[in-house]
Amino acid sequence: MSAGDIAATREERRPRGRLDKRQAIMDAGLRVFAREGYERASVDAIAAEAGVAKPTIYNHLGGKENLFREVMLGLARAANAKFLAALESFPSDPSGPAELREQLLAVAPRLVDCYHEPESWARQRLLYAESGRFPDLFPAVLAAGTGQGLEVLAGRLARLANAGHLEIADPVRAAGQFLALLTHELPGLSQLGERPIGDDVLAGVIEAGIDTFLRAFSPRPA
Amino acid sequence: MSAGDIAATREERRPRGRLDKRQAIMDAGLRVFAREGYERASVDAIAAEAGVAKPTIYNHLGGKENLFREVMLGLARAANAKFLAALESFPSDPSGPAELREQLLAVAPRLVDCYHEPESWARQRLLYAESGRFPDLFPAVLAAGTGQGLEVLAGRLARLANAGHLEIADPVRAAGQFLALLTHELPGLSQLGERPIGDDVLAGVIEAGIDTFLRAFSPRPA
Amino acid sequence: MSAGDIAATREERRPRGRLDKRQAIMDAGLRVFAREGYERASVDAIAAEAGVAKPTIYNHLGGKENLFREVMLGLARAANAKFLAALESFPSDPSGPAELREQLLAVAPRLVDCYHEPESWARQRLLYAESGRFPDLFPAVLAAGTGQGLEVLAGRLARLANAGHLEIADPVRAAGQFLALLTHELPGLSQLGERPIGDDVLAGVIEAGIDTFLRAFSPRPA
Amino acid sequence: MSAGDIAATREERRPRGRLDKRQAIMDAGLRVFAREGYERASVDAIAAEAGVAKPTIYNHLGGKENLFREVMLGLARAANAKFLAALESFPSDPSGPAELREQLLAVAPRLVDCYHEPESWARQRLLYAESGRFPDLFPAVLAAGTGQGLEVLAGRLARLANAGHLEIADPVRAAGQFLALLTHELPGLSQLGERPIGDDVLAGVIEAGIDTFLRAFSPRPA
DNA sequence: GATGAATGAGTATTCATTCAT
DNA sequence: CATGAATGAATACTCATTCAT
Repeated sequence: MSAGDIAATREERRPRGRLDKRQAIMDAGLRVFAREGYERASVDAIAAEAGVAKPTIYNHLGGKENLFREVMLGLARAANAKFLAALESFPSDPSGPAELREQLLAVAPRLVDCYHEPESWARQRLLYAESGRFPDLFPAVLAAGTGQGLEVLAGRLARLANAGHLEIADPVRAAGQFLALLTHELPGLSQLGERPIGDDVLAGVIEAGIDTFLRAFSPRPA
Repeated sequence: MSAGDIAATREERRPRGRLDKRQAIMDAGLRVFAREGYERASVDAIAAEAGVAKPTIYNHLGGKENLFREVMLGLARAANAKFLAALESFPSDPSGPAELREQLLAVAPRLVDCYHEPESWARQRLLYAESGRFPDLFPAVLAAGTGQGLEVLAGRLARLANAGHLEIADPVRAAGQFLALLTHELPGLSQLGERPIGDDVLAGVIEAGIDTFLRAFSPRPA
Repeated sequence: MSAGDIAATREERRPRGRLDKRQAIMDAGLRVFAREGYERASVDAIAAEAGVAKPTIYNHLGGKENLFREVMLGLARAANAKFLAALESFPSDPSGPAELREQLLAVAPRLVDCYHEPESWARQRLLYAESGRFPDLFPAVLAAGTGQGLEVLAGRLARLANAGHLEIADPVRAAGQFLALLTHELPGLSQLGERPIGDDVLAGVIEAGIDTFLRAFSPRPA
Repeated sequence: MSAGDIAATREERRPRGRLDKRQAIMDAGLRVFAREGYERASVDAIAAEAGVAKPTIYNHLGGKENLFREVMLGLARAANAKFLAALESFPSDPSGPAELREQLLAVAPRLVDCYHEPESWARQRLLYAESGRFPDLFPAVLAAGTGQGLEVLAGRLARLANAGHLEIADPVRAAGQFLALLTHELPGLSQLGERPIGDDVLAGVIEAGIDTFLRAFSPRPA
């Protein structure tokens, strides 16, 4: 989707086949990179999985390094889009603390899901793995991905603070703490995404995170 | 000591004796793995950096895979030791909330340092990068490393709760949240360890984390 | 033919086209295997002798083991063809014992030559050397090579027996004995193919073998 | 045995352990060489199988090449001894053709056994395999082994010819033909020693060989 | 534009041999 | 004398990349 759109804006009048191939290559690249890591992923394997010949990858994407960058940016954009979509209807002017908690309990699983889907683990792991070799990747992925979401979330929290529902000094930092409270157990529980987490376990983690957050940021009686 | 001296007298004439080649190899392995990642790290490079011949690596450690495992477990053990050392004198029976905050402000930088030193970044990144290829690594490293520290920290928090200084339902989870609040900004601020973080910035992060933690877990007035 | 010409025109400019690289590799493989044995033969040496790059060998033949198998089967097929060709015009209905002897003296050197040419020694020695490592090789080479020839020869001897020129109970066994009588001295005389055998010596061996065979299998007077 | 004797003549007054080790190494060498071939046989494996440290092999036998030569010569000598022992009581002045045939039928299996025991196959295969690398090996093994036996057998046949039991022009050649008739099917039947041959099959081969030999070399009626 | 074929560079691993003890 | 430890050299194989079609 997102990668398709991006390509479309660049080459709108191209025959359909070209775009399909580019997208097929990027999809295959993601799968193979996620499965094998950057170094172990062979261009041969990606070409086979994409159903194209090897030189086609070089024609379309210029080589392994650039393909990797494109794949990572695609992942970041997709993750950001999903994160923003999850935030879309949050918050909707809660009447009091109980309703705020309800709204947090409703939105949090969708946010957590952004960190727990396979693409997120792949992005995270490849980012950790290859930041040394691709020093520009981390900032770029942050800018195209999680970074934006964090700021939008900060805005929503600020809105709640302005309405008197929360007491927040630094909304961006609070947003980060909120996400940290929601997600900090995920790596351990899922073994970096290699095992599913039981729904009840996940719900418990989320509820505990929200409660800690609310205890910390609810307005204090004077 | 004596072994070191003996080796030294031997080294003067011919650098072939056995010495602590094993340790030299593991040190070099850590450096090269951290710098290049597992796949890109060549046994040649490790041998060169350790100052030994390549077969010596195979004699002592059996091959690249096992060397990697040993390096990672070594990192985990060292990190655990450092973490436990940081916790040693915490808490020391605070008289009230202000002193508790002081003690937290004192211990937190030492804990955060465990997550921000180069070895920790290397361990983290290699773990993320290679958990697919070494599925047993993540649990093993957790067991030998951070996992223990977390439980010990939980015990300390439980002690504070028993003394009435904190209100904690699930100490292990609270310990995780505490560490998450302290460390969640580190990856972004340091670009996964590739840039130093200013002391003041770090202090701000730590203080914010502690304050959020205290607001969330301080006993409420009845 | 035409392919050869085309390739030639290409070769003039750049030796990279595909041509009969496969055949060149197999020829070089035979030479190097024969010279060095399977283990000592290095793929590097074969590639150099074939005038191709090493990976080309892997592209065309999949690896050292398979190349060896192909070389051996090629040798077996070629030897079989030569053996059958030698037998083609034997026997041609001899009028009596003297003419039968003439015909045997005529065909025998061509048969013996099948056992004394360099390719035969190479095949034999590699087969003996590597039958442990390639247990399926001996039966395969036998089936594609000498085995067939033996049966055809047996048929020709049976024809002579039917015509009353020989007295043969078991033609296949008699064929084997015939070949054994012709060839049993070859390994010793030629030091397993490493030295030429004088023509007169060879002729003596052949004549002695034929005479023994004829004395054993000529019809007895009632 | 034989190898032990030889060593004894060289180092009669050495302590027993030294000879034992040398013999253990040679035994292990034979096993490993036979199993793996010369190139694939590692000195490590031989040392392990002999229960000694690697340098001990170099002390006692000077290296892999020389060990191989010694092993091969030992095999040849042992084979020769066995062959001569088999011939010891042959022939014992037969009264007529029938008794001659009996005596041949009695001695032939013992001779054939010399070609069909595992050590013989090992010797044969290693000789074929490594004659290129050890050009002096084939003549040396022949001289120490089969060559002698052939000449002795020739003498026995000559004795029979002198007594009028056989008609032999060239005894050495006849001896070779005799052995060839007895053994030519062994490689095919046993797949170069990798499969056992049924007793009945072997008896049939032997009988057929003897009968052909006798038909060829029995005195003709004038 | 897509491809089959080819390649130069680089990988982990093993081996025969030799010191120093 | 026997050994544990070390090494230089060599091996099979793989990969990202690029021609020529």
